[in-house]
Amino acid sequence: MKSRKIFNRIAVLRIERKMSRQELAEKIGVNFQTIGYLEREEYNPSLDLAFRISEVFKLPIPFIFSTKPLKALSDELLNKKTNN
Amino acid sequence: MKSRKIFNRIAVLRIERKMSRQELAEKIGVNFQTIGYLEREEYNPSLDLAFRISEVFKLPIPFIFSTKPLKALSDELLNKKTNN
DNA sequence: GCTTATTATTGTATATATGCAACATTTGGT
DNA sequence: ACCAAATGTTGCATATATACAATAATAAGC
Repeated sequence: MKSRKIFNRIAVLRIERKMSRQELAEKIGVNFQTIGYLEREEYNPSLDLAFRISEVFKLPIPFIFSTKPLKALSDELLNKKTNN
Repeated sequence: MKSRKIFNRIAVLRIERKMSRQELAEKIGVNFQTIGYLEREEYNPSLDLAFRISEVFKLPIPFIFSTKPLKALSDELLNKKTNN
């Protein structure tokens, strides 16, 4: 099926929460190198893994993952509220 | 990582929209037998495939897929609005 | 009941995600 | 500049998703 590349915000979210890949990996139950692959978008997570990440961050899947490149959170925020 | 089983509403949604597996498969770009495997929950879709299904049905991923068994749509509906 | 479309089953092949180890590179703190 | 922690890279092994074909079983229309 030639799978499309899926973009994600894992790195930003992890850093915002001050976690190392090691820690995140433990919470999720994968090898810490797997987090690396995901953050670099070298491959897509399985749906189950996506759900686990969504659970750890307590954020919906479509907020973390997207088929189109994700805008920086900082930008999104400032564009949403015109009152800056 | 011993992947958890993911439940889904593909069959119901497909039938509501009066599509055969063949048709759905074409819209999504997979083999029609793959739809069968997914509906029977014999394996989980990739994240990309989940996104495609979400796009075809125009419904968010968490509505279609869940780590916990999904209640029947009919039940959900009637429980939500106590005014029946 | 017959015919046809739809779905299930079995088996095999390929692509991709994940694990794991060993070493290189980068980054942060002092 | 040094040391330690974090991340990147390469390579190989395994599990799982997807494709495809051929046949069986089931359902739907007439």
